[in-house]
Amino acid sequence: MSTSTSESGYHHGDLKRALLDAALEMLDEEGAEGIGLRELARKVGVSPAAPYRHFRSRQALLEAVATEGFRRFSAMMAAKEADLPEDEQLPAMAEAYVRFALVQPALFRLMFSRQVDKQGNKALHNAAIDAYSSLAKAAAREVPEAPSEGAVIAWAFVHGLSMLLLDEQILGVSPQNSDSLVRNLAQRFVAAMRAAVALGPQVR
Amino acid sequence: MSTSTSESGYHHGDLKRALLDAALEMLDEEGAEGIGLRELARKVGVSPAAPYRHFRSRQALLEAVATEGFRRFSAMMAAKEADLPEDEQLPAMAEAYVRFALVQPALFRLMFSRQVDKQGNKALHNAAIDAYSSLAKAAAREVPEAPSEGAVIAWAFVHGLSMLLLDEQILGVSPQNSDSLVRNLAQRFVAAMRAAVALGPQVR
DNA sequence: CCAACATGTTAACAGTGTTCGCAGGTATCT
DNA sequence: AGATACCTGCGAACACTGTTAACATGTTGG
Repeated sequence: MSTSTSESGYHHGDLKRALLDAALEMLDEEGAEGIGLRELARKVGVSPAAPYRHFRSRQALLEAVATEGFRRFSAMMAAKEADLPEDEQLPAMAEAYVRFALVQPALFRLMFSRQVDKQGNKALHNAAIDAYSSLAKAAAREVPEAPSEGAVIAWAFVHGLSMLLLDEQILGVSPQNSDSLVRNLAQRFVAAMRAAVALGPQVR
Repeated sequence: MSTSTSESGYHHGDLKRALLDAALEMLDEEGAEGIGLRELARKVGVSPAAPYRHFRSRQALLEAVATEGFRRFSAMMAAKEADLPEDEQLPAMAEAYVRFALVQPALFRLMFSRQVDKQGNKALHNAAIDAYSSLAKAAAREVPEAPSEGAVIAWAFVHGLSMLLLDEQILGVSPQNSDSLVRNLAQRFVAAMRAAVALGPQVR
């Protein structure tokens, strides 16, 4: 009764897990492009061909890493959903979204890079959708007249802000001193969404 | 009087230009990762070492491509700025931003990827800032009370929307049928910003 | 015309992802 | 327990990549 995850002590113990851990560790040191199967195998103390018993290719390994990234990500978002009253969820999630990107930049980039194929990998695809759902629910609630549009707008904002901060594209703002800016922008953004709802169809 | 750009007919004619063109052509076929100096050299009909006379490394080549991408990008944005009245600029620029990303997905991704280093490449850095300025100006104008925050929020929104559409992350929306969605969202977003200004400090 | 220089070539090195055939440990069935 | 099948690792090899060095050629200016 064993399909994928190995449990007992084989030659190595649990190579699959060890490879994933090594990859996650190497990620934020060298970036995603720097992860090589050979180097990974070396780090774990195993031959260059060994990883292929657990991952069909380098891309498959990266997709597994990204999947785990999405799981952690959605766990964090779900926590906000569970712990906060409804009207505080959206700003808190927006902050959490950006913070995740800033704390694990390479992982975040990998999750949304073209190196992983969400269409072709069902586990990855589902994990990504899960991550979306908490934020989408909170945002949709704020815009009852057009919930799905509200969800997409909020998602686009937090995602774009994360990306721009990662690139250090915003002048004078580095991942270190970005905390207050993020809080400020998140509040302003939510205020704008609520203002649009309050004014209703008058604008436009 | 020749520093970088070659003009007259040497061995090849104008290899630098030819390499950049081949790279730009190959970009949207195979993606940015698929671009190799050797393959590029092959495509242009030249030896594997020849490109090194014009680019110090593969990364330098990619940065040159990205720089050209930013130039085209800011030319497009500047056109909107020149052709439209002030109150139509922001929505038009938002649409144009997203459209650029959808028409040249790989180029857009490269421009904001970690494969290019905007801090270490001055030409690239300046081109990126130029591209930002038109949009920032239009957005800042809409939020007189906090112009720089308004600019960043608008930029984050359009950038995030572009990225999510590229990933086909938004359910049921493909780059083909995204036109009306983009227009809809852009208008809603601008309306929200204006609503926030209209309501002033009441909200929050 | 000739020296200096820009541009291209060939050959090589180190490194990569990936596959193949083989060997040893582990689990299963009688 | 013993034989059998399987899971997991190893070593060697292939085709590829970026990059460098030494050399050849065309182009240009004095």
